[in-house]
Amino acid sequence: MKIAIVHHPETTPKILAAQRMSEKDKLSSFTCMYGGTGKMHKDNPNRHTIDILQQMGEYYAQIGVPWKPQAYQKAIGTLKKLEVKIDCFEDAIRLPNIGTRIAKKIEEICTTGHLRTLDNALADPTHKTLQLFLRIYGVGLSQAHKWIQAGHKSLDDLLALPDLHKNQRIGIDHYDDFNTRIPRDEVTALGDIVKKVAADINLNVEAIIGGSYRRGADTSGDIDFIITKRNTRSSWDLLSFLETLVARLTCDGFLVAALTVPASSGSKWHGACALPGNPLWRRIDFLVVPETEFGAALLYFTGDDIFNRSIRLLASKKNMRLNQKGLYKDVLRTFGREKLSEGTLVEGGDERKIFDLLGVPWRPPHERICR
DNA sequence: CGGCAAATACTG
DNA sequence: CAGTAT
DNA sequence: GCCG
Repeated sequence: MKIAIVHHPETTPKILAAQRMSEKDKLSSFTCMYGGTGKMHKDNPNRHTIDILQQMGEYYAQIGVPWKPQAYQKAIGTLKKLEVKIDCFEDAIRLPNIGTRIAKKIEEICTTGHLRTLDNALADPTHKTLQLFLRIYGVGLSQAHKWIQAGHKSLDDLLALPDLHKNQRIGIDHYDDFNTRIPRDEVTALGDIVKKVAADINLNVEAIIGGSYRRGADTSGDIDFIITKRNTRSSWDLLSFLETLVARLTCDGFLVAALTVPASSGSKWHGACALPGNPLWRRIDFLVVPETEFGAALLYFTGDDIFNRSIRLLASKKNMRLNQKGLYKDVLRTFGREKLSEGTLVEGGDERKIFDLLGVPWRPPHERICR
């Protein structure tokens, strides 16, 4: 079913073009006001166009071009809401978030079946290597480029390097593991193990799995735990618990590697875990937050990123500010939108109240899938 | 032409 | 500090 | 890349 149509009964190109005129003054154009379930994929007539544009956007993201990936994402968002196929420049250009460049590409995709810019990019062997290296945990654009510059082409090339960082070696050793999606049932099973140990250590602790799992996804890239404890006002109050939890789970053989451990005032632990009897290593993160920040942390770590960006932008337009600790009001910014004051905290503990205070209708996690 | 979200925290 | 990750 |  076409969820978007529930929110936007008028989705013909003509009407969307008309909507573009009124978008600027109204906050109602923020995607976080509507959300989405990301479940209207299969029967979209623009499915092929979307797929190609998606790859184009990903390509730009991979080579580190700023903003273009977001622009592609927005254009794709527009196409996803349509129930009619757009196959020419004239129709495409009328749509919101689609300008001359992408409109031309849409026409090319529909007339030739593919996009030469993308074909050329993907045919480049250097880019293939880049994609390979970027999927290594602990490797970003900078490092990947350096290695390519040095002539490295395979993971084996990298393993022979003497100055490989510890985490990068783990990332390569478990390259396939970390790049394998985790079935929802396994996330649940892994999560249950953590929750049981957590409860055993302290009954006042609440541990919930955020990220795509909380949004209802049937597979996840990793397991994101957000952990809080009653009557805590600083993450410092939870550090000893986190250390105990990690120690116990490591001792049990559940945690198999530590990638990032919290500093003295820290709140996050990143590593890997494995289900007993399952050889695959899974990426798992623990974030401890005080009860006073739980709602904001939950909001942030539930995402998705598009939803987060949208709701944060909405906050800033209302002279507020939203981060993983809370919602702040009376934030002063320059005309260039540079931040002058932090503002005062209005809510951090309750996810629903943050929605309320922002004037955003409550969206359960599975309706925050905006990509 | 400038804005496009934002902050924290880790590694080396 | 730059780079990376969330 | 798109938008105002």
